[in-house]
Amino acid sequence: MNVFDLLSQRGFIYQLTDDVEIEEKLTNDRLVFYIGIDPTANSLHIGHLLPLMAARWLQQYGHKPIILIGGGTAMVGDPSGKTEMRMMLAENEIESHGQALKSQLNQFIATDTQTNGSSTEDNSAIVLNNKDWLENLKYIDFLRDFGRHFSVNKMLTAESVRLRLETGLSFLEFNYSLLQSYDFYILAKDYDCVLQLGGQDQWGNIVAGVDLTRRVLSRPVYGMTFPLLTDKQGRKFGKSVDGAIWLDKSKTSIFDYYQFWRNVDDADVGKLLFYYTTLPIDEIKRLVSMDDRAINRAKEILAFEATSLAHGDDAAKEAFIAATSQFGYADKECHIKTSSKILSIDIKDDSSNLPSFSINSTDIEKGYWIIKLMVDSGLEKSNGAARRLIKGGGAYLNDTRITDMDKAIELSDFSNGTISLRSGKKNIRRIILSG
RNA sequence: GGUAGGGUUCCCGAGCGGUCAAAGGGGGCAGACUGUAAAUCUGCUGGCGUAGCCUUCGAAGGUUCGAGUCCUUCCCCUACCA
Repeated sequence: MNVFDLLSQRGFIYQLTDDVEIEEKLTNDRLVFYIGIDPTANSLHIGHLLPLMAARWLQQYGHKPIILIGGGTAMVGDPSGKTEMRMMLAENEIESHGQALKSQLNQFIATDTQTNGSSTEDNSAIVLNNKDWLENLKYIDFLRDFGRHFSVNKMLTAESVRLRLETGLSFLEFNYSLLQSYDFYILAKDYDCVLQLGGQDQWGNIVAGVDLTRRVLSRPVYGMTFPLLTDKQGRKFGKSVDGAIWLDKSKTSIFDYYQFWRNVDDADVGKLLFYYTTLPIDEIKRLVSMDDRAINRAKEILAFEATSLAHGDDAAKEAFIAATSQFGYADKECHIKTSSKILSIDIKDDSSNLPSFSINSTDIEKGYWIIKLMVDSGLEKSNGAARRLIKGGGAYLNDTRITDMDKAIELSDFSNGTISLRSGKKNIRRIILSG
């Protein structure tokens, strides 16, 4: 199977600027392509994964990725897909975000940190920052050389712009499309990049870049978009309890990351396996077509595979064991066939990798209020929230519902030096007695 | 620049000078039912060791016993006009 078919069958392809040409080139040539990432935060999140997975496949089939960190464009703010102006970030913030993102990319694609790509013959990814060429743009020169290629009439018809026409769009944001187009032009000119990939909301910007590059360089380049993932409620995929699911384990613990995937909607499992794991297509089809009960195994596999990609096999195994020791197994005897390494996990009960919090015995002697412990361990956000939880019957100490709001933790609550503290079924903290 | 209408809690959106920590909806959390799913029903949804008190309705002042609500100035948004 060629990559084009692979991407297509796995559901990555939403729109193409030229399907025949793109398929032909992806199959027969080795291309340089690019995806852009805006350094709006100091970590990648699940929303970034789709382009990264696509880049991963393309790289595996011999194409060379450029990961473009939008350090320059982040200072402008992309209006696409938003109804309001994006918050602007300080320059130094953007800079440090960019560095953080760069270091996370290795999990998904092979990057070349040595040469910065200038002379590599292989297809390791190059990481660039568009700040390097946008920062010193001369306004007059830019207007004269590139501004003339853009038709305002045409830009106004772009979906992303039309939406914002209702609520208002600043000139600054309106320019985003020009800058992104210019990026494509630079990458095409200096790095032989011929394909830009992006989310469905980037279509307008991508097409603009394709047009610009074709005109200025008289060279054909192409664009491809991915579908916008939403859950059943129509919300953007990857948002959860406290906002985004991050790849940085200090922002989203590996256990929580695993749990995010473990808890997806039944209806989404197949789709997500295609996107976020590298399991063979036939296998995924088989997994989701099995009877109802097997869907939970499919979710375990999804969670394991996705966690493994982001955090490595060992971390994924630990998360799996921690989760199953708490919630049980979907397929303990491994009746369901899979090529996933999930089969190699040595099944045992071990809750030591559940999110934990340490207290020492002197704290307990002084009197450790149960509500305070819920807050300190991160189970609840405030005393009030913890109180409400207890009042509503959703708080558990060692699997027994907590009814006494004033309870203080006692040494006798510990067994083997730990306490389990839960909010509802899924949120758990393991309290460890240290010293 | 002019005129008119706006900025309310995570989001949308209601809000008579006191009965406003602020209707309603969404979202979220929890309970029941389940399969760590969905749907459904129920409760909760600013902070404080919960007593009362504190902070919150674009910003700063003011009027008043009392301001989300009235006045002044400023900032921002939207529409029309220039």
